[in-house]
Amino acid sequence: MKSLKLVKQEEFFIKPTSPFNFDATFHKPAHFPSALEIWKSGKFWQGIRIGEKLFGLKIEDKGDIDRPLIKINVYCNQKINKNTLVLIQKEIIWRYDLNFQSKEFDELCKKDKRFFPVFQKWRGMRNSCAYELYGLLVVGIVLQNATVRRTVQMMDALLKNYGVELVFDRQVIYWCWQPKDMEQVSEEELRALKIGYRAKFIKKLSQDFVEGKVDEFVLRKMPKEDIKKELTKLYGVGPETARILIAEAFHKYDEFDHIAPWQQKIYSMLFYNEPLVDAKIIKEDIIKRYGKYSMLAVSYIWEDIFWRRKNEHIEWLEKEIRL
DNA sequence: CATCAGGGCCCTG
DNA sequence: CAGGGCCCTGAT
Repeated sequence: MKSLKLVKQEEFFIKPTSPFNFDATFHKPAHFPSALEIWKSGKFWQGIRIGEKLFGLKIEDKGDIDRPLIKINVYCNQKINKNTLVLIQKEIIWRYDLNFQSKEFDELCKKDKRFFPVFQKWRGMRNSCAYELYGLLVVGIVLQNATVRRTVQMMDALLKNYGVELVFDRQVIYWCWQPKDMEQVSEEELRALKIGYRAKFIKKLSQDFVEGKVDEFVLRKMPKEDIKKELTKLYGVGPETARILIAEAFHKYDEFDHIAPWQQKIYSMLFYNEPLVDAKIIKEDIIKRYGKYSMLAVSYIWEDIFWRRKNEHIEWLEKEIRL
């Protein structure tokens, strides 16, 4: 495995739109734990790739909900040019949706008596994704048809073999390989990492990226339905994986078409306090209530229960999570 | 020990 | 468009 020692080169600040909640945006307790990022209250470490070059980022909360400000330290093994620095800044703004205009959504929250306390508690949370599109697709693939533990095993095995270790600011994290790195790797070699039939998905997916069949930056400018169409064309990407990407990487907050069976059970308890409500009913109720902010609103309620899980035992949830 | 479903997707009929 | 098969793992 490749390992890079990076030293601090630059720092800059970004002012997110207000209100902005740092911890709720940078840490998603509902996500599986990965070696790709480290979060501590008010601090976050991750890698980022611009072109061929890898950087380490330390992102810190330097403001508050109503006067948000974040500081970014950039680590690298050589000097960074201005242009690259601008690209890094743009990427951070995109990936954490730092320019989101929340006025409409805030109004919507106020009208929802039942969940207003939840929206209030996490006010300023954004749907976000630390990774580039390819990286999130790989994550999406190892999530498929697997329990959390197995997902973690598969992701760790992949990172250990093909990822890059980044050492900076007394932290060690990993970052994803590039699509072209998979060209020399055979399906059999991937299967030896016990990722099963997903080996084929990763091979084909990487090939599609190498051939330029997907361009993250083009997709970002497309309407939701087109993004979905393009993503679903990729071998191994179906409705659920596309939904994750659209909500988290493309910040389309109205996306609420697909409910996986395990999510249906959790939604049923959260919204109806019943073990199993028809998925169609859940969908209709949510869309009626939250409209074009359906996915964002549900994220607040969804993440809230996982934040709570950190400190309290929630019996019905433990049953559904299945480690 | 064997069997089975799981935080989907592809392919077939 | 419904249903079988897929990799592996832990639960039963």
